Amino acid sequence: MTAAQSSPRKRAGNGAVRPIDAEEIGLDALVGHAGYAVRRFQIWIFQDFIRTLGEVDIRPTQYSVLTVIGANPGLSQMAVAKRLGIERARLVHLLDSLEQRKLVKRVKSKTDRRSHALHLTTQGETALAKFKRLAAEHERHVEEKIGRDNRERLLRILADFT
Amino acid sequence: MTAAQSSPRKRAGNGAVRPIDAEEIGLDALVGHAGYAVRRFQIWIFQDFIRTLGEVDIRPTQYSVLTVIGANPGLSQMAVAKRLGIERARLVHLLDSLEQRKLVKRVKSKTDRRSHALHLTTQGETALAKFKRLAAEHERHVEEKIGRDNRERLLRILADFT
DNA sequence: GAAAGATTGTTGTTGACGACAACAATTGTC
DNA sequence: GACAATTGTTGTCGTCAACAACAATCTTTC
Repeated sequence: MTAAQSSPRKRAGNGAVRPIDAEEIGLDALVGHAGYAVRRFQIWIFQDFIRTLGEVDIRPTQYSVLTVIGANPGLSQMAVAKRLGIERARLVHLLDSLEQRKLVKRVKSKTDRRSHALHLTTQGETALAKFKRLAAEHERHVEEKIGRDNRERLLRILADFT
Repeated sequence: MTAAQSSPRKRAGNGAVRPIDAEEIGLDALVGHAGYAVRRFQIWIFQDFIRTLGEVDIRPTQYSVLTVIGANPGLSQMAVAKRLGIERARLVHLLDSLEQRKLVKRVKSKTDRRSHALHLTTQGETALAKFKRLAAEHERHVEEKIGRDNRERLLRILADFT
């Protein structure tokens, strides 16, 4: 219907590959899809996050888990998993790793002997403080990339997904 | 510095897990991170895309490859991979699958015997037309989810990442 | 024009991640 | 007390990004 129909670059009948000047390849219908842009952006963000927090070896998912536990000590694994949209099966491994690194501890609950109460260790709290500083630095990179008000617009638009 | 510091819900000293009323768990610093919202949103989008194009069994990455080839017949695998930000190693498997389904064909290039010129089959072209209709339907779901102007704002903000 | 270097497609490995299924221990319900 | 539901755990499967290595084939350089 719209201009998305596009025109094939060059009906190269039977495979005549002309060098194709670098980056002028049409995306056609893709430019109208929010998902495509969001995906590429998300990849960029994660790469920058991983690089910026590289010195402390913390990935986005780990950071989100630590942050939530830090702000809500005593949560069960189910509660954390549900809140962050992580499979509880996956959270098990994440916590195994974080517990090995002495950042988190699983305390056996006495009110419900099935569940664990999650807490940061003392070491975990000071570490998280540093992670947050680095994460803030990462966030500044995002600002530089898309612009200050665009970042805030974005946060407002996607507020329901947090 | 800001209000992001948050206050721990309840110093539950030694693991007293109080039921925690459903979804009122604080995200603390996470709410200020664009990456978190973008990630959750991207997961939602992909799930809807996969569900909406479920009847034709086409996933987002496959759709992007088909679209680019359709709009630029004769491209090499390198060109497609670079344009879409896909590893060329990964594109190999994607094309294997699409070629098995008779949607795409690899034509040996005569100007550069290392590379393949990628084309849609006739079947591939009619199939892609249907995929595009379904993808447009998916896009309407996005509109319903975040609102019409928010979607357009989003596309504008992230235009550089396409 | 031959040697050295770069590119293209391919194969394989690794690790993070989402989605499921199954299970034991425990709790809640009737 | 029997039966269903929940919690943490283990395991499998498929997608995906990131590398590394390789053979075949250009391209550069002397």
